Amino acid sequence: MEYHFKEIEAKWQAWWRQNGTYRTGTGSTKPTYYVLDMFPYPSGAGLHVGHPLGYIASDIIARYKRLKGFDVLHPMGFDAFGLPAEQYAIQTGQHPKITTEQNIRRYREQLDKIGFSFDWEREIRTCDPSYYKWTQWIFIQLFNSWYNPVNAKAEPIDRLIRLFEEKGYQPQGEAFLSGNIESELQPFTSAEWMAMSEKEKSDVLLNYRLAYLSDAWVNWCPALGTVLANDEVVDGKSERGGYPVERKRMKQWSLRMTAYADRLLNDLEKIDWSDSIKDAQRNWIGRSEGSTICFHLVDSSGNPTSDSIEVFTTRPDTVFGVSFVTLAPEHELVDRITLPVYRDAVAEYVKIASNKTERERQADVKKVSGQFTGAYVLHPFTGELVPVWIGEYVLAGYGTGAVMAVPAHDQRDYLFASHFGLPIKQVIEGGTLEEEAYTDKSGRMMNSGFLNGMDVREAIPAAIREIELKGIGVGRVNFRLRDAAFGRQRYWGEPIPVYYKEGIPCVLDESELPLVLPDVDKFQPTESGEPPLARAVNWKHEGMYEYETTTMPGWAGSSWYFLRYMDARNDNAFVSAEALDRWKQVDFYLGGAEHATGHLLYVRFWTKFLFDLGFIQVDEPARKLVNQGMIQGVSAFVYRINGTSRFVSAGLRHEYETTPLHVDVSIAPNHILDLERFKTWREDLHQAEFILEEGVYKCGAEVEKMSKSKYNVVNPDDIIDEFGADTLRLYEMFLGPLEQSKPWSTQGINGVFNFLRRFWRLYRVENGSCRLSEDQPSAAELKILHKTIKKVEEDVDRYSFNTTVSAFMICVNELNELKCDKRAVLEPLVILLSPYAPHIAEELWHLLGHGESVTCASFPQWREEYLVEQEFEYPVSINGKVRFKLNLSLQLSKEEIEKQVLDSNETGRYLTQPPKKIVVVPGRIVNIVV
RNA sequence: GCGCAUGUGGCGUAAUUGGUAGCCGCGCCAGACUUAGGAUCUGGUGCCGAGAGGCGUGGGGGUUCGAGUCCCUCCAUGCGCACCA
Repeated sequence: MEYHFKEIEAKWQAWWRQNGTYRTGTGSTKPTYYVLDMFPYPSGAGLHVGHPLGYIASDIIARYKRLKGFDVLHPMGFDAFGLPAEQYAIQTGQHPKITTEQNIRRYREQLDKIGFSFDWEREIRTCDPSYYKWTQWIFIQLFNSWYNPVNAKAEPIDRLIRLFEEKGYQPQGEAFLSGNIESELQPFTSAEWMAMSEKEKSDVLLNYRLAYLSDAWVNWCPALGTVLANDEVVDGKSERGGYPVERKRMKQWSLRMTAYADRLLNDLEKIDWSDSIKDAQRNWIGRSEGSTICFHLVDSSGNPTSDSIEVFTTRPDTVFGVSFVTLAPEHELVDRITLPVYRDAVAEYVKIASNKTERERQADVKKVSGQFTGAYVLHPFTGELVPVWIGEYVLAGYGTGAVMAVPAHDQRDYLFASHFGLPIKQVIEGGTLEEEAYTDKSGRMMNSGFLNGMDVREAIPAAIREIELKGIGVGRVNFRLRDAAFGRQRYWGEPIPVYYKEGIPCVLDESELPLVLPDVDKFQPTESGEPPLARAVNWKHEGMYEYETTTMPGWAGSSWYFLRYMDARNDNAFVSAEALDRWKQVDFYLGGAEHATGHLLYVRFWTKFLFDLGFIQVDEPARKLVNQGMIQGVSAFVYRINGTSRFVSAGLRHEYETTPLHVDVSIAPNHILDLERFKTWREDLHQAEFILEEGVYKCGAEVEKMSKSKYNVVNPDDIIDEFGADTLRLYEMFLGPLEQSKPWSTQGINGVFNFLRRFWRLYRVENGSCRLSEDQPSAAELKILHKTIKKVEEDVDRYSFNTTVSAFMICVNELNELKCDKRAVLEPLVILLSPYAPHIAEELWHLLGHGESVTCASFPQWREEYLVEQEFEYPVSINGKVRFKLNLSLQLSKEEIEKQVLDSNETGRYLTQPPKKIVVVPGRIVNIVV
């Protein structure tokens, strides 16, 4: 009987659904294994062939682990809040809830066709109130917590309040501060604390809360009308949509992720993630060690004042080379210190700088700009007067927003000094300084007072010691990582569970959750520029207090979803203690590398926070992470001759002035354009004429990201229709190593399809059963089986699925050659194949007479004794060159092999002198060195 | 500029991790069979060469009896970060 994939796949997909085959066990005593995919955002375009790549790989692992006796948690859900649904809503008035619902239904249909073993009873959607209730709950925990640097963990804010009540706050007790706290706190005593108003207390506490409201510089995207996090800005443009982004100061909810910078960095060592992801995170966190130094400002007669500028430097050793100090244009001291003569020029410079978008600033990187303020500071060691400048190259958000400029040993300072004719003072021997700064961290100190004669490596700690001794600064670690902006001026997101009572932000009580997203009449911002939620009518806490109108960012819901799957239907807790105890953390996490500095950092942050408060037992979300490569699309192009409706074939296009145009890959099979379909493809192409080459129109090809706008999307449904889901699954795995990006191509898919047909034929299906022999298999047959079992097992352990598919093909070829029809060989083979091609395996398993799903089978054990070769053909090489081959027993010892090689007739033909040395690798090779 | 990957036949790739480079699949060539197919089967297929043989894993150098694999160096491509003091 033929292999009818359509019937088989429909039949078993229905059967699995009816029988709840993939429901995760609860009371089982089996060991557990948690396999997680990054859940998709359900976009309107549907799944393309790139999406399932990772899902197939993780499904193989999940099914394999089940066969190996594990209780496997393998859930799926939808990251359902997000911009595209909202943009669509703004354009059409369609509620994003409805579009999202439709898209999810479509995704689900597509996923079901591929035969995944997801436990859909645990499905979660981030936009579901029963889910975001707990996202809001976690926000409340963040608001009610601070980071205690003494214990290096988050603690309830009540504990800090008690400390204030008992001891007040002294600046020396810096221990209370954490992260990049922006405002300088004034010290207060416990009595002063008690005397503060509620509002004053609230303001102080906001400096400590892990979710806090502050005036902050944000990435503002006018086109989207919202604030974006740093990882959502790419090249000065929004990640979604590519709109320009500018800097803006706003009242803004943020999460104090910087408090966790150290742990996020150090704990990378204890997780099994790829080097590239870890490096990207290290880079993003950007730890650098150095020290702060205070420079006192002087008055008009040159006497020191109480005002000072604090700088951060990683090169305190070069402090004697300081020839000016530069402030960021946004620095708070700029107004205060600028001399009247320079006021206009400085105001002008600050205005130009602040009006620039992020993108313009980046484009101007090479251009030096700056302005003198007229102010001077005292050099803390030499007492010399040092001019104070402002310059765009100094960033307000990093360090202290001020730098000490050492032109001789820092390239940016060098360019600045050269441009404005400021002195360049060498303090380290070496380098010429004629062309560029000498920035090596080695060499002997000169012109540097107490540091003279030291090497740079000694000078750095020595300088910090002296700076601390003089009380003008402290050794400090700085991070590039910023706190995460958490409010979005959008509708389609989780409402932030905060209301304002006399200007004081208050969080809702747990019992009041979820704070459900209210309906609004329109989805754009209000006329006064308020977020869309400001349109909600009668939406007030206790009928009187205004709610926060920004919503949470897209990454909020995905920062803890892995926990919710453990206990997805719990109404009383975000996850129960029993479920946590059972599953603990993700054993295998699979997803795209593009989330390296976004989702993958946020989810680690939230996990650590929940761990600190004792809600969970692990402080990392996933033990093992694998990034699947992207499947790119191969776009097809036609070339329109400028100003005409004539199109020229790719090979001839250089003879004309042309404009390339994306054309849908479906009307250009094998990159040969279907002229008739092209003409009807779009209205404006009816009149198209063509210049052909070799009788056809050849399209240009380019590998690009698969996307609707590039007309290069390949839908998995089409492949399934033609070849079946099992072929799709095997083919996607066969395409190449999982982690490698590759362009989609169906070249060779029929090789995989033919393999499945050959596999099917092996089982001799007739009239509803397999006509197999019950005889004992031969040694050769057993060897093929056990070799395959071993290979499949080894490959899955190193996520090498493409080689496994090859191993299956070899196995079938060899069994075919032997005309093997032994049940004892063919039955275990079905189990082996079932993770890869579950439908055909399930069908055969039942045809072999089993009533239960193949999922309930156990993975066969390979046995060494079937694999051992008694004889081995040894290539014998002389000086590395293979000369002859000898059949020798593998049982022989190294010495015996050597002896037999030398005694063989063959050696005489090649050896004219006694060998110097013989190298034997048993089972491999013999090499004779002469 | 810094960091991380990756370079192997016409193509996708493999190589037991230092041991006969090119498994498996696509494509191609030749043949068989046939109710002419997107079918099945057999043989062949890295390059040069009629052949013996020679050359071959981005280039160059090194270590080793032996290198796709290890070391140095250069080149190319992809990704990430980037005025971070």
